[in-house]
Formats: sequence, C-alpha cells, structure tokens
Amino acid sequence: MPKKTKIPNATIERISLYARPLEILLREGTSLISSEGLADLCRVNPAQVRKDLSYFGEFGVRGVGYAVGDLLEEIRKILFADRVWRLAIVGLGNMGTALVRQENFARRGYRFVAAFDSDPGKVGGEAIPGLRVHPLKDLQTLVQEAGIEVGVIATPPSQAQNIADILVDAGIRAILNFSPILIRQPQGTVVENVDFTVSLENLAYRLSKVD
Amino acid sequence: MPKKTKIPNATIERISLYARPLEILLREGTSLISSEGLADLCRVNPAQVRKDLSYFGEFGVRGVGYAVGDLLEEIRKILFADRVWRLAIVGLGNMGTALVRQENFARRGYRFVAAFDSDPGKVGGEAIPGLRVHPLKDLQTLVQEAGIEVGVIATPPSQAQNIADILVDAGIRAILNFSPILIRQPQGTVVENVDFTVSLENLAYRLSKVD
DNA sequence: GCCTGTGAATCCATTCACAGCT
DNA sequence: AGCTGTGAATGGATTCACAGGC
Repeated sequence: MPKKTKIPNATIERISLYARPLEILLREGTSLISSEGLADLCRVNPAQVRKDLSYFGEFGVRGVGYAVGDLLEEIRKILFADRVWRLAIVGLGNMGTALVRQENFARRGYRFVAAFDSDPGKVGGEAIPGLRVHPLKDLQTLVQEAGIEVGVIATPPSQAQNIADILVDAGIRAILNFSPILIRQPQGTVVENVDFTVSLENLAYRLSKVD
Repeated sequence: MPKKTKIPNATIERISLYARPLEILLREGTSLISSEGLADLCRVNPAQVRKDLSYFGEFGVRGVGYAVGDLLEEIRKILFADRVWRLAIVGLGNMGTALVRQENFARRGYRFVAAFDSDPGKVGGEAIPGLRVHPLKDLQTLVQEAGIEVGVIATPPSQAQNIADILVDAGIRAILNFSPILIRQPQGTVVENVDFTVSLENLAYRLSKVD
C-alpha cells in the first residue's frame, strides 16, 4: 500500500541498485526472486528490500516472492526510467566525450540530444556521429527546440557555476555535475554532484580501517 | 579530543567535501573561517561541521574559528590525502582513457602508474604519454613492481568481477569500480562503486517531487 | 510452510543548546 | 563577546519479529 510517508533518499538509491541484478536475472530467465535472494545480490538486509519496495506498493506474493519481470517494470516506473530522457552535455573534454559515448546511458534511455562547448575549435564538429557541437550562445534556443530536460556539466570547475546558471535560465531543472565544485542552484531544481576524488578519499580512509 | 567512537560514513564524505572550498579560500588568501562560514559553503549545518571535525581532534580556536591552511592540512591527513597514491587502470575504453587524463586526479596525488587492457590492439600503445598499456597477464608482476595500491575498473560489466578477482589476487585491497555491477570482494578489501545511471535515476525521481 | 508487508524496537546520525576557552 | 567542542535531545533509517495471505 503506497503511503504518503516521507521516503528516505537512501531508499531511492537502493531501488536503483535493485534494478541491476533484476535485469541480469530477467535475461537469464529467472522469473522469481525472494527478498532474501535480491538482498544477497545487493548486499543489503532482506527486510530492507521489503520495506523499500513497500513504500511504493505491494509487488510481491506472500509465500512466493517477487516476479522478476514485473518487479523490474515497477521499479522503472518508480524511477521514471520507463521513458526516454533528453540530455545535453556541456564541455567536451575527455570526460564529456567519454560520457556521450557511454552506451550504458543510451541503453537506459538517457539520450544526449545536444552538445555544447565554449572552445571554437570544437564547435561545428561532432562529439559522436550525429551529435553536433554547438556554441554556448545557442543553448537557450536548443534547449527549447530539442526538449532537453537534464544538463550534464563536464567543464573545468571554474566554468561550472556559470554553466549551471545558463542551464537554469534556459529552463532546465535537473543537473548532473561532474566538476568538483558544489553548484548553487535555485529552488525547484535538482543537482547531483559526482566527484571521483571524494570516492578515492573514501577508499583510502576505509582501507586504513580494515583488518 | 579524538574519540574511539564509530565515525559515521557520512562524516567521511563530508570531510572530503569541506576540503574543496578550503582549497579555494587558501588560494584566495582567506586565513580564518568559522564553522558557520564553512557550513554555508558546503550546504550543511554549522553544528555538523563542528561535530564532524571533533571526531578527529580539536582543530579550531574558541571564539575565533578555524585556520584555513591548518584545517586543510588536518583534513588531508585524516583522509590520507597528504601523500601520493599509486593507481592502476584496467580497461582503456572511453571512460578509462578519460579517467587517466583527468588532471583532477593527478593534482590530488592519485597517480596512474600502470594501465591494462585485454584488447591486443591497445596493448603496447600509450594511454597517455608515458603510460604504457600492458596485457592483463602482466598485472600480478606489475602490481608488485610498481607498488600499486588502488585498482580502477573501467571495463565492460561482463569482465568487471573477473578483473576484480585478478586485482585482489595480485594483492590490491582497494578498488574503484566504474562498471555498473556490484563487485563481490573478500574481507579486508574495500570497493567503491560509481554508477552514473544511479545518479540520473535519482535526479529523475527528485525532479518529479520538486515544486 | 513459506515469504511478504509492516508496526514496533533499535540503531545511527543530525541538530540543539550550552559549557568551556580565548 | 565570540565561536568551538560536546553531551543530550531529536529525528531518521534500519532491523526485528510477527501478523497476513498464498
């Protein structure tokens, strides 16, 4: 029974996590999984799996388990991953270029439909076949025309805040930021920051605590 | 006073976070910052900043604040970021290549000293000038010789677990995994998983809840 | 009998509020 | 007077334990 209770942010992250092994199980032809089986695959507690899912509905069958295909479909709906999302990349250095080439994005429905760079040497070329690189000044227009919903920032940190402002001005309300600064954004927009060095520092710290 | 209390994982992540604006303040010549000032820059509660830091020592001066340079140095020590870490990359596709070229890593002391790929067409070439690509079979030897401490996996998901096993066999105890599967690792080793599509799904979910 | 769904209990993290030092 | 450091209070998230349904 879907409650109006506050859903923990951690729950959303885990729901994403659950989808990965479910995809593999589906491909392998496994049709049923228990909360314990899924928990093992995701290194979490079985009760956690059940509680997380119960925030959104009753997807399992008591005494039986969860139907793999159905559960995956439900999770996709919960995460709005059952449709195509239109992304713009800003900054086509090493990271930006690698991102638009990630087939992992495309496979999950995250489609880069526009690319921008401030370097005149890059403008006019193609980031990947069919994805032309535009100057920043065309951003506003293209966001409208191409129906872009998510902006991905892969510029040097010094430009990142400026780019974020431009994206928000153009009407974009979701930003995935790969540059290692914290972006200041207005109410009603959402930002996810991805900083690899934070992960590395975490690894280093945890490494020193094991054993 | 450094306690033997269990330190929340979230605290470690925030400590990383605090370092970023401190670097900028230091460069700009600001020498003092209060917990409130730092909290504003990192979008957290001032008491959180003080409590996080207090797990590791007393770095501030009552009535005054924190000395920017000293605090940054302390944070670097806490995170073992005050030294060079030797990394190996495995998988030199788009993402792997982008990672070794990230100057952000190098600047923070995370240095790629070896590169591996299973594609014979890539072996023998250079991922970046001075970083030769080796076949996987040389991994064990090179890990020892080059003193590699962290393995970075940027292979297709189908190979990721196998690579992780090889890395662990070679004596590596810290893995940063960019492939979208959950890696199973033995006791005494640490893994950080970075999955961009999890961030995107999170964005999509949160976007639907704002306003 | 078996496994889900969930209130209650526990555990952990954040914030408050003030004592302690400069 | 001002700002840190921290025990106590609050607020969340996780886990337990069992009722509910196949």
